[in-house]
Amino acid sequence: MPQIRGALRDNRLINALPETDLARWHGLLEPVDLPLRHVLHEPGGALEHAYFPTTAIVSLLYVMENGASAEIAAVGNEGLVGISLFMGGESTPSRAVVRSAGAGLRIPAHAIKAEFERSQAVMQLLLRYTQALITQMAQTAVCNRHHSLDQQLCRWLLSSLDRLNGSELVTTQELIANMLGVRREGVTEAALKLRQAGLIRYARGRIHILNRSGLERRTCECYAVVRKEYARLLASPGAPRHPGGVGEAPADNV
Amino acid sequence: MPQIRGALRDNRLINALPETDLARWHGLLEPVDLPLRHVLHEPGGALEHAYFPTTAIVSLLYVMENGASAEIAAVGNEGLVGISLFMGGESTPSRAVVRSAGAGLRIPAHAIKAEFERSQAVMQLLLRYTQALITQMAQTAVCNRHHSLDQQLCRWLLSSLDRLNGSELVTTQELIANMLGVRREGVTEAALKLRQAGLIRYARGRIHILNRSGLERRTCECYAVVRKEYARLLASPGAPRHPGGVGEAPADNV
DNA sequence: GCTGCTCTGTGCGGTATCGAACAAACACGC
DNA sequence: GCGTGTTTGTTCGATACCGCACAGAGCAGC
Repeated sequence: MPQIRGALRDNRLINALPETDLARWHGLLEPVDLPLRHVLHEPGGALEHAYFPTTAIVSLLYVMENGASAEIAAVGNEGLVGISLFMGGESTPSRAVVRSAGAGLRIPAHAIKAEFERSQAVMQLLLRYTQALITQMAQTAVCNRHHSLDQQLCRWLLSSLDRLNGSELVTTQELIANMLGVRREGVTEAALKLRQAGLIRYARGRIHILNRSGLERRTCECYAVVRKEYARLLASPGAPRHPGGVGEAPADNV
Repeated sequence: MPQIRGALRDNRLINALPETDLARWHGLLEPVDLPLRHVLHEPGGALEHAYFPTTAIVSLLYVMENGASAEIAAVGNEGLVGISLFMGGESTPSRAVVRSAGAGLRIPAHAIKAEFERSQAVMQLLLRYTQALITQMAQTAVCNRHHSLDQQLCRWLLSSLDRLNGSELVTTQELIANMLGVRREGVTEAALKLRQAGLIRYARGRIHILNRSGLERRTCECYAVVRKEYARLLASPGAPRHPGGVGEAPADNV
């Protein structure tokens, strides 16, 4: 299965596995399509698989009793969805939704648990990733408290861009508003400012980033803090099998 | 050392250890005094110990470039400070400060790492606790986004009360404001409302909770969600050595 | 080419929180 | 008993975001 072989390398966590473990995972992983808005798990629901996005981006979000919601972290090809499987809780109060359509790989719940217990390398890798995820969540919490919607939109766009190949995002302002936990109109206003500044252009569910460093200048420190911590925690020891470190900044797309 | 023996049981995580592990930990743990405002670790700083609060409460908070701060989670006798030691990152971007004076136990960084790797039971316990902590952080993030200062103050008071013996908190409104990430004046106004409603009384750094269930009625859902998840994840399997489950609600203090 | 739907833009009053300045009450040391 | 610093209370204008209502613009199907 050469196409799965290729896909395996497209998730950086899997790509960072030692060859011996990787060989075993071959038989366990299964490619999956992850269409926009697809729900991987509901709050409290038992997970049947852990998901490793390759080209998709998944949003971990909390939905409140009154329907209000907020994204607490995003997972792209640098991570996995389903840490509660090896952390021991089996479920979490969060919801996992695909926020950018694409592909991924999945592994049965029992398999990832077994692999976690079996291999020190797997365990260390997954725990380090979990710590990176924790940083992301914590930074989101302070960002929600202290930074403006304008800054947060920039952060959100950048965090998407980092996990994608091109410079086009396929999402509506409505969905972005759900994830930032604000009104749709607020996102419209913030997006207008960015368009006027020549940093992005967009229409009906398609956003093109025109000037990445312009966004970086406008966003809050949160973006850089999380990025740096991901780079620190997930830097591959030894030569990377795939070009490009985990925390490396893509080139500007002007 | 009978007094340490007693103190060991006062941290519920340690209390939940199997006897065989507990026996080994005896020689590793050392009692420490944790005065108000004492800093256990700074952002990015390497930890030399992990701390298990017994009567103290520790706040994990993020401080931003401009000095603004926000608590992302609290740790009392149900947990430990220093998860990055066994998660593999060695440090975190957060700061740990004592928010309620008291005592605790500490164990050298290398020792907790060794114990984590040596005993399955220790590992599972610590990972489950980490997942509970993750829930707390995520809930804080959404709470920061969606709920009023009034509600958040109630949540903060309740989360303190759960980790204390009596019904008195020793903290200033200024410190509470730092942790909630709001202005001190905002805390004053919210506290006045609670006092007028007869739920608390206070003066110069001492707050007495008079009506616990009144606070529970005023706070947001976040408090209950976190509490429930702690109970679910940290429920001791088998009979508890110490009376009182981890997630159990203390009686009302009216 | 019309209809219907989705997505984006705009206007308006309401409100929670901010930032700053200042006053009052209390605790402590001398 | 007197100053000094800490803690809490009050006021006021500014502002970021909310909730709601509605208008226009693009796309899809028939």
